[in-house]
Amino acid sequence: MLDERKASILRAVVEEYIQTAQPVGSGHVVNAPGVSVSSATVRNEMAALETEGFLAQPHTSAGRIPTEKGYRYFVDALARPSLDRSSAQQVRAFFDRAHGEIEQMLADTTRLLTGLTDYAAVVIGPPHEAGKVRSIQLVGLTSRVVLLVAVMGNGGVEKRTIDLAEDVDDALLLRATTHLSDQGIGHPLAWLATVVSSGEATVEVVLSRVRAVLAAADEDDAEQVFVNGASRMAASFEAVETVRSVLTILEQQLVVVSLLRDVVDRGLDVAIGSETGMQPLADCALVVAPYTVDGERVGTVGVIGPTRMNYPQALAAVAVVGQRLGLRLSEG
Amino acid sequence: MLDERKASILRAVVEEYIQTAQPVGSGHVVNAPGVSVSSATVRNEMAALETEGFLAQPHTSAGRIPTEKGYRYFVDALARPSLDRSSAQQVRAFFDRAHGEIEQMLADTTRLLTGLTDYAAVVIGPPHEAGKVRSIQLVGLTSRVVLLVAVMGNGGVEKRTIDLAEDVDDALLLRATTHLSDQGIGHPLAWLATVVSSGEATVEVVLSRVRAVLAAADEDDAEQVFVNGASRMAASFEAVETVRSVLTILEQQLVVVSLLRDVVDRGLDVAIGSETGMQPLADCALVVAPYTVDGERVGTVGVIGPTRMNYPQALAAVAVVGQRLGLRLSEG
DNA sequence: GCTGGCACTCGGTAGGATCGATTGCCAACG
DNA sequence: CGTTGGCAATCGATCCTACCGAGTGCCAGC
Repeated sequence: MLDERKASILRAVVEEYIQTAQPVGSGHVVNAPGVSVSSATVRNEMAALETEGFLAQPHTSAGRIPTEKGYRYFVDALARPSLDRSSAQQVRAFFDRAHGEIEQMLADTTRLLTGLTDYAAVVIGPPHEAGKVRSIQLVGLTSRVVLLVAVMGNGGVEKRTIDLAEDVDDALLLRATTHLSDQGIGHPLAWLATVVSSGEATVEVVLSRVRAVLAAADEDDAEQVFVNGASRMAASFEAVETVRSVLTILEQQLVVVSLLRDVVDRGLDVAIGSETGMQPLADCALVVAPYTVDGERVGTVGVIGPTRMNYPQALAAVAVVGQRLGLRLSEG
Repeated sequence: MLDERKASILRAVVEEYIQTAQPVGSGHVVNAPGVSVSSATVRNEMAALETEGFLAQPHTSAGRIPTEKGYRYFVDALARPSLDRSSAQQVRAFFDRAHGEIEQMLADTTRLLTGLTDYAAVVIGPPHEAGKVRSIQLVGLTSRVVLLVAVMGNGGVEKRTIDLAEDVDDALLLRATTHLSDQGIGHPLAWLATVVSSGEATVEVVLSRVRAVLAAADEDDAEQVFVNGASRMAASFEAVETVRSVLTILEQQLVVVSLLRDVVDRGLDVAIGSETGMQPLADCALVVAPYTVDGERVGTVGVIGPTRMNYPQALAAVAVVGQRLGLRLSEG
């Protein structure tokens, strides 16, 4: 698509702009590797790159900055690099001593990513529903209100408060629990919504409420979302308005989930500016990687930063963390 | 402390500055209620208020802005107002249809507060430990790893992953669970760490690990913190640097918890600027209210905004929401 | 096709004038 | 003696102008 020299010039411009946030002039490019021509020639090439849409000029007498298309070419041409030694070590150490609740670990993973990249990090946890029920139980809270507690295979706990319209005693709850356990263990939670039942009329009253609650909850099959490093994000932009609009996105967990899912579904590992599909993220780039447990994609990790982000570092960090996280979760 | 007229002038300055964010000149104060003197007299009084430390001048030929001391006087002199009708209605409606998991409700409460005040909102949930264990159970995840699941009286669920160094079978877990239930139900979780035991050697192996994990977890008796509305907060400031440093605070849950606790412990419902004790919050004010369940203070709600926040509205909203939340949690 | 040279463009900075909001002070008034 | 109107002084904000310099586009020559 671009000849060797143009590609080198584009790369030089992108790299310098990422570092300095200043428009890059032809004079700064002449010393870049792969560019052994005069600044006049560079100027000609840069003008060509501009008409082709890879570069833009803030104003006539300024240097060039990359367009989204320019970043895109840069990222596509980028050999997916591996993480530098010390960061790789940091990731390994993190997952070696990672322990405890899965939620805690996922939250800590966002902190790891923020630390590695200096951008806001997002981790989407595996949906609990995906796992098989390992244990299920009804616990009375008051005489009328019970809590359905289900432990899933991956260590996640699902719970639902259920307001039975009438008083129930512990013996009844115990019988209902037995039915739930007998018919539910080993199956996904959603499965129970349609299946579980009992011959006993009194128990059936309880179970019908359970089915209703499970069916309702299934609609908003809540993934767990963990976001961190919003303050780093704020440091990347100079306009408060930009910070505010990005924060608004980050605060809406459902939006974040669909955003990342969308990018992954398109087979991308980077989404730049308008490629995110969200107008408030016009100045942002996403770097994402799905992670797999037992060969199945169950979640996503990613970072959100400015379009002029350090793509090599971010790509490497996200890839490695995603991979390691998958491994860690696979081993239970 | 201040005579009637000075107080009126101070109040007028604070109120106008809160609205406009512009230094307030003597000319703007003359029409305020309680001030029926000429601007010259107001100038004299304002000069006095400045030497007394209630007002400050950004520069010689500008109007006055309130100092922290000025805000403090304003807040102390403020009759604690009640919430306007439509907001009160909104709060009532929210808690009437609030249902489901306690975490979800607390998270939604932050959204309610953000909506009412347009500032960032914080809700600190009741510590699970405080409740009595309603149900406790060990669930095997792998042959060696088990999950301790405890349902507390308030509907909260505590869980701990426990890596037993050796394989255990379900029968053993069941026996251990029976011991835990028999000795633990009705007591706080921490109580179990010291007490629970068994005559059987094999069961004791499991229980000793349980005790260890419970004791360790007790150290960081994790309150649940819910934060929302960071984007509103960002809209309140014009310097990115300020936004960034406030975000940094909001991201550290432990800091937020101790911050609010500290303010409540000092018996305050408002902390202004340096009163927060955190340098990055120099331009912020906190409005907090503890809430009680069964007469006991178990948590706190609050908002974080700029020092020039709408104190009457924020105080009213936080007070009402705190009170209603307490009631709602009391009824289980 | 590449290069050095050159006129040109235009944002950014600095200096200077002006404007307007606001002050402090003072003399006068009730 | 507190209050008031008047008034000169202050100083940030705004606007204008000049100027500088980084950078460009173009062209003639190699």
